[in-house]
Amino acid sequence: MNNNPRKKEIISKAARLFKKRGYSAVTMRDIADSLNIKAASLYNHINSKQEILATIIIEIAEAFTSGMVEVQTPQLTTQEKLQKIIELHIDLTVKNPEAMACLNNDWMHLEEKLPYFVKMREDYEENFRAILKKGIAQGEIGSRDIEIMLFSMLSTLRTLYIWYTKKDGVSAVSLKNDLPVTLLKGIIK
Amino acid sequence: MNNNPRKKEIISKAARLFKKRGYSAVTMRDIADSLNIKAASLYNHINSKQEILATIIIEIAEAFTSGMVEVQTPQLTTQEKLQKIIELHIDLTVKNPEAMACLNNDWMHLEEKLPYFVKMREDYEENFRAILKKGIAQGEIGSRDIEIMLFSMLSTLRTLYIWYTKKDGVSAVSLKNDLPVTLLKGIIK
DNA sequence: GTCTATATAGTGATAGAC
DNA sequence: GTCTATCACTATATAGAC
Repeated sequence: MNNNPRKKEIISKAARLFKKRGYSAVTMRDIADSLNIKAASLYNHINSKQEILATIIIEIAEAFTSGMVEVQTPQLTTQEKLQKIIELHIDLTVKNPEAMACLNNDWMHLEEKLPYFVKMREDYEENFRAILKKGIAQGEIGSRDIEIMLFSMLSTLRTLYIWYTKKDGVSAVSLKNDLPVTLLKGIIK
Repeated sequence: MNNNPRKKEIISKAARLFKKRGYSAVTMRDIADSLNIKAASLYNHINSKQEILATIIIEIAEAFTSGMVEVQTPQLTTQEKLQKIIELHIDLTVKNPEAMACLNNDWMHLEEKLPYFVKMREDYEENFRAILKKGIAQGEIGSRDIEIMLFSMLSTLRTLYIWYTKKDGVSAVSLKNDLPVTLLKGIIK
């Protein structure tokens, strides 16, 4: 989509700052400082602060959208589908935890791209919900409140980036090993 | 602690705005507008924007700290302690979802009170961790990665406010009924 | 307790030299 | 591609009238 290397660098540095302090608290001067240039120079590569945010969020949101398409392979059991969703979140978080943070915390500051983003997020949740619903109908998963199961899984998966990037945080390997069983089978023996 | 009714009103309106757009994106004019007064008038009741944020966050953080003390009753089993932690989060979220949002999203914008807050949060997590560790040692809970169990539960509990305040969101009653079993026993039958 | 007016500093973004 | 200089606007906060 975009192979301008300087632009990529700007977006990458900006994402790190957005993750730490949030979009609104980061200034164009902060972003420029992190690249050792002046704020005005940024505008040779990007059009606006808003464009930086939209680029970060929309790219990873689209990765989730296409990931969900593959999850919905009809041959899979509910448990396999849920396993694949967990892996999708782990993979995208490990690949770009800064973008995950922006996706989670700064999506409401999107302007032009906001409706497009909100539609993708709603569709993602609706597909997730349908998988859980089918799982209950087929007796694979417990018949408890679907919304609670949905938000419980999604809350954990969406904030993975916090724990993955912590010092002494969890590794990608232990996540792949222990997160699915923790979410699917619970904590109590 | 503070029974000035106008000050409480300002803090309450500010919390609603902070929840929606975040501390940095909300201006003193926005807060004043929501009270139908001018920004300058706010300073007759509060000293600074920062004081508003600190008041919101520290009050609910202290509620979690004292809640955790009661959870640690030695007579309780691990499962009972975890049940009590879940109830604590549900109760405080239902009581003040706006403050929960600020606690989660805007704590890094605290200035003078930041070290005090961080200490409380670290102690809370450490106490939670100790409960899980003891549960594993006593064979009550599965011997998987403690950090993953900890962050899985905490992520869900800390973002409860999102789902509780959604239209068609989950009610306090279904949360108390189905959230503990979902977190402790998992989703798959 | 709220207002108008204002101080002071910072914001995103542009123009044009090098 | 980066710079200096600057614009137009907005931020938090204060002073003092009513």
